[in-house]
Amino acid sequence: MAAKSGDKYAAILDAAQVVIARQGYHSAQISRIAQEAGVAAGTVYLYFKNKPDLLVCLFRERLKMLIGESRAALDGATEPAEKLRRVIRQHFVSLGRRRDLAAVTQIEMRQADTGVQQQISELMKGWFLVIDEIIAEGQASGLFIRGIPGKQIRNLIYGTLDQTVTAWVLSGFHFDLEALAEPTFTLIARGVIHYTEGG
Amino acid sequence: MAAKSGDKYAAILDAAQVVIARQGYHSAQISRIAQEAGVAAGTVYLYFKNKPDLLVCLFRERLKMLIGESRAALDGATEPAEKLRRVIRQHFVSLGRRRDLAAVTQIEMRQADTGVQQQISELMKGWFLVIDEIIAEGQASGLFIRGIPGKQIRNLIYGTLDQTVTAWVLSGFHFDLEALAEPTFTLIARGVIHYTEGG
Amino acid sequence: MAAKSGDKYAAILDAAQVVIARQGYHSAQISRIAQEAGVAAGTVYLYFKNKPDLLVCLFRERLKMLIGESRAALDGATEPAEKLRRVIRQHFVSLGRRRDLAAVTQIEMRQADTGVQQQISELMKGWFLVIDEIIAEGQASGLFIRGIPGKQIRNLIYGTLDQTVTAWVLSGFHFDLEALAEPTFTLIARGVIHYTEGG
Amino acid sequence: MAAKSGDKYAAILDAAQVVIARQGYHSAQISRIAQEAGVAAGTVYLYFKNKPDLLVCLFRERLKMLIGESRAALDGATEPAEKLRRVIRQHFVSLGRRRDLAAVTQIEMRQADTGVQQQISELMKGWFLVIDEIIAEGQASGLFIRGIPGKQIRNLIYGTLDQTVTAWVLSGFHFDLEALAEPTFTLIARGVIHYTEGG
DNA sequence: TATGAATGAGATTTCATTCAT
DNA sequence: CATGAATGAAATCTCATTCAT
Repeated sequence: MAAKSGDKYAAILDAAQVVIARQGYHSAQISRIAQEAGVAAGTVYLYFKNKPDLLVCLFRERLKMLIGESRAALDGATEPAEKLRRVIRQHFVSLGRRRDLAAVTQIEMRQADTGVQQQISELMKGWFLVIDEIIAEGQASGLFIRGIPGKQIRNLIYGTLDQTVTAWVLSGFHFDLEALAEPTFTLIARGVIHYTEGG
Repeated sequence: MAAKSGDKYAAILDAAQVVIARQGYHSAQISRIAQEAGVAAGTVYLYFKNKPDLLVCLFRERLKMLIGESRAALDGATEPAEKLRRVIRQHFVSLGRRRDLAAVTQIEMRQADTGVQQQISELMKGWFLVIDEIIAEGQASGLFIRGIPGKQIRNLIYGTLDQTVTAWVLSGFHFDLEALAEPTFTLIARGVIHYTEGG
Repeated sequence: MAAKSGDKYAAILDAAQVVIARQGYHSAQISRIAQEAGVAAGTVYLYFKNKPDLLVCLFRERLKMLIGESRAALDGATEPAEKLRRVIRQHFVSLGRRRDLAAVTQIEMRQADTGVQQQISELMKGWFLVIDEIIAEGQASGLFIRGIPGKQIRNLIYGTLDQTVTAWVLSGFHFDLEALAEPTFTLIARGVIHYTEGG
Repeated sequence: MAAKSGDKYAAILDAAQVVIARQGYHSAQISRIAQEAGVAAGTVYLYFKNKPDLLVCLFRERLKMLIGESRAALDGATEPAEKLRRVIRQHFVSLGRRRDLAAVTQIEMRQADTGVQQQISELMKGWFLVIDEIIAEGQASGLFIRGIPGKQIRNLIYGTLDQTVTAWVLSGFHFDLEALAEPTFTLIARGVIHYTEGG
């Protein structure tokens, strides 16, 4: 009964996130989600075309929020390095404070079938764009490494963030995700190998 | 009918990989896999406890092979940096030459439910160990960056490799994965930011 | 928005006929009929008890009209043979000029469930009465064949008309229904077999 | 539990006919049919693609039988008039001795949706062919009335038979259908109007 | 070992109907 | 009279698994 009546759309999305996080993707029946939202099962279909549509909408809504927070975190930053640092930090902050959401995005929704996955892939492009812009700016200014495709740099950055959050969820949230922001930035920025000066 | 008769265990695993790659995880019915393997559906249950067990066995078998190839690639290397380079290259080589397998590990099997995923997570530790040993050696020798937990370095390395292969599969194999080995090593080793000497 | 405002009862019936003809019986949802009539779904229930009631009312209304037209066509006829001829012609004229109605009565409404069908059967008795009266008169006067129950004569007449109109609808209205009136009368009147005089 | 095990296909069709006749078309759930056939619900889907397919198969099977009986009844008849007489009689005999089947074909299956109806229409052509052949022969030999399209003669014959059987079912089988064969033939053959010799 | 016919649990989705406004 | 958002019952179909042969 988490619903604020009058905003059933959001209530159903909230309920979906809670139920998926709690029971896992495959046990998240529409009837359970409706119950959690405090509405009848049929009501879900007044707001969403079908179950895949509900899941895609949930992902879109949350991703939009995450992207919004990331872009907001970039406000006032001018240096690409600083932007990279902030984007990394914000990613860990945004998900580190929303365990349900992290579990849903990192673990559960990956169990969705191909149709949903493809739509999710499309949506992810909006998130990649945030990183890509920083990379492009960094390479243009000569601060970021050149001679390597921006896409591969993005794979490094996104892959690292994604893997880190997944590990955090799988650990049962047993470490401090936000505390990893700075070391992760250092790693991504300076690399794994400690080249000595002049080396 | 991919089966070598007399080795039905392997035939069924081969068939599972083919069917999952071709039809996707959720359409990979036991009956279809059995047909591809040239056996009856019931026979599958003589070799595997149930469907999740079959999938976990498939993953274990293939991962064992990948780990074996990676360890073999390390033969004769003594420097941690060289080992890192070889492990990266071998990962791209091993999957770059097995599109079916790549599709299965990067895309399809991630749709498995939580029970299978947890067992897969356990198995992944064997793979992480290969990386972790290199990291430990690198940090001990002072070549790799210190002051950052080895686990996070592993997240960077594994996350980057994983994301790259996934992007390759999703692209429809439209770029040369092996060609990315060297740039990826450079990125991981030297970092994204181009510090000038003495910087 | 086919409705003449102020006469919602008729507007809803008109809308039902249009929607059933256009979308078929099973896709004719109350909400769709209401929309076509320019009223809210709930309003339908101010004029009709439930959906079966609406359908029965639609049929009753239209049948009443058809019977009225048939009886009107009999005006001025005195001979049973002429009456039979007129009734046949009028049936083809009445439905031949109302394709929507023909599709609804011959095809779509036959998909209604048993409850509705039984009520429709009751209503049909009013229509059978028109034929039965002609038959009774014809037999009494000695013009119509005797020794055969009037009911069976009615089955012949009604069955032929019904089957003809149904065939016309199923053909996509691809022949001239009215043109069949005279041959159909001849057939019904003289029979299939061409007895030679004195035969 | 009507099933002879080993012939589940026929058992399921038999069960479908029984259940539809007893409970009506819309209450004929697959689970009930399966129960009546003495099999599990899932078993039905080993023999039929889906529910519409089951219904079409039922109709096809029974129609095939009816057509077979009609053609058999024509054996040894040479005169078109005699053939017409036999076809009419056989229709009433075939359905008059199978009340369940008559209820299913005349009442219940007409409630099927458009997809099933269209397939049924196709199948009916096989039955019309039996009549059409007799008509063609009769017209060619000059015995049957000419100058009227064979199709319309068929509408008369089929419409009359169909309407008669339907009336019989709706009456609760309260009259002797077979006894109507001869009068019905007379009606169809000689017509409704009693032309006096030389008239 | 091997077969494959049979099982049966379980969830999405539709839409007639209601009722608070 | 009129609205239309919300309800909730109900049935098809899939497919992993079993077991008699």
